[in-house]
Amino acid sequence: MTTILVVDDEQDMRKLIELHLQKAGFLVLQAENGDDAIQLVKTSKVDLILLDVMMPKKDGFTVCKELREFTSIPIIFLTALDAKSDLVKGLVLGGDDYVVKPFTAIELTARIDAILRRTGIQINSDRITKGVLVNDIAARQVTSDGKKIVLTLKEYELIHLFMENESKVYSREQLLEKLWGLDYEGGTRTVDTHIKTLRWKLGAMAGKYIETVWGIGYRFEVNQ
Amino acid sequence: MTTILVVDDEQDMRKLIELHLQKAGFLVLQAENGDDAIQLVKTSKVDLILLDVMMPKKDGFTVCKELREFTSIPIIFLTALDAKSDLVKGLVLGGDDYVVKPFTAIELTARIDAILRRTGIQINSDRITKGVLVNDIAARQVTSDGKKIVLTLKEYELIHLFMENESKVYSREQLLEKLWGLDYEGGTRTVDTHIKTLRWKLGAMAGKYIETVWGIGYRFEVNQ
DNA sequence: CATTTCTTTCAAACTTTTTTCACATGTTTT
DNA sequence: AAAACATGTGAAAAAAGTTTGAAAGAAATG
Repeated sequence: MTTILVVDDEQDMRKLIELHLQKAGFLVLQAENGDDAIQLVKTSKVDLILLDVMMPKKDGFTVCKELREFTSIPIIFLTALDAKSDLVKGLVLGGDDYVVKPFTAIELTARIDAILRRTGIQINSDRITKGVLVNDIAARQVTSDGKKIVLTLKEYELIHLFMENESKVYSREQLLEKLWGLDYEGGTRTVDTHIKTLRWKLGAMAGKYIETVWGIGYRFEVNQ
Repeated sequence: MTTILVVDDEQDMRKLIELHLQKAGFLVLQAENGDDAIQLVKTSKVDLILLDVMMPKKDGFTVCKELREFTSIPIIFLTALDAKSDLVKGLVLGGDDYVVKPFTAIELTARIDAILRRTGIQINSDRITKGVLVNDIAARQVTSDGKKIVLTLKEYELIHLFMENESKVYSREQLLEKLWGLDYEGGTRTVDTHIKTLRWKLGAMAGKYIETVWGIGYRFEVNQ
């Protein structure tokens, strides 16, 4: 299901858009300011963002800039400014677009459909979220607190198994059997080395999610 | 670990349910109204929802309807209405269930277990519950009164054996043979030291479950 | 086929757990 | 009540398991 995040300081506007989008079959999340929006994008599955330009605390363009530091989710600006304004033109880059207020429901969904078609691929991917970690399964891409983590094959398979089976303890032998296959001949210390690298790559926070179970193996758990 | 979201406008009721569920080994999230609940479900891992029907802002049925637009997480309604009421009957659909207030802790956990079994997911990793102690076997994790107890290998194996065999008396020699193996060479007083640490870690209440049987060995028993 | 990236091995440093031991405390027997 | 025996406890030694950095070996890439 496609998730759209609506960012606008006016509740009525958010509610109105939500109504339209839900009728059009989208899942809708809301945020009333830029910071909440950024937090939501980091912790939830969001496929597209509708971003109001004129907001009191932080304007839409600034929010966009901050979002672009860690994600390439398509953004559609909602603006009362003239569509031909240089300001809008200048800032609407990449796969993004804009809609001028007031707009009709048809106009809005048309833009959304266009942009989703254009960006096409990665939209309908399932995700597993555990704490600050998000695992985009189709993309085989993990982010920690919004930051992309570049993982090798074995590292990804490890974190994926862990995220699918939170709390469960795996011995080194079990991990080797599950991820390397029954015919693996090497030593069990290989697992340790991958765990080491994984913890380092996941960063100070998420690295701690991988716990050592002394004398047994490892367990993935988000501290509650 | 299985996460249950409790949605109720009364804090006391939420607290009470939380207490019971933690004792039963669940992880508990709370929301005091429907919108917060929906937000939580969207952003956190929730395996089951306990949803109060009578709430001031938005009643439970409406919340359920909204939840059902994007998730199929099982819902158990908490209601003061008569179980035979058409309203309840009509609205409790699919895999859902209801519990009539006031309800006992046993009634509640029975419904939860039933629904988790019914929906079948691997949520229910096996557990042994004895008094305030819950042993999550797959996670090799014991909680005492809802609090995590960090145990070493031998300590866990000891408490696990005891919880699987309540009331049975084990001599030090038997424990050494079962947990250390037939080839163990050391002295039997090692067991005493582990029992000491275990009692201490389990806390004032659960520590007393491990009884000394004079001249014989030890026994695990919840009674008294 | 040279280069880069990923995986595995290894051993020393380090951390945690397990065991031992000596004495304190408690229970039973004489 | 004293002696004999069994368990409780804290500290320290011994053992076991883990982390880590470096480097060799494999595999993928262009």
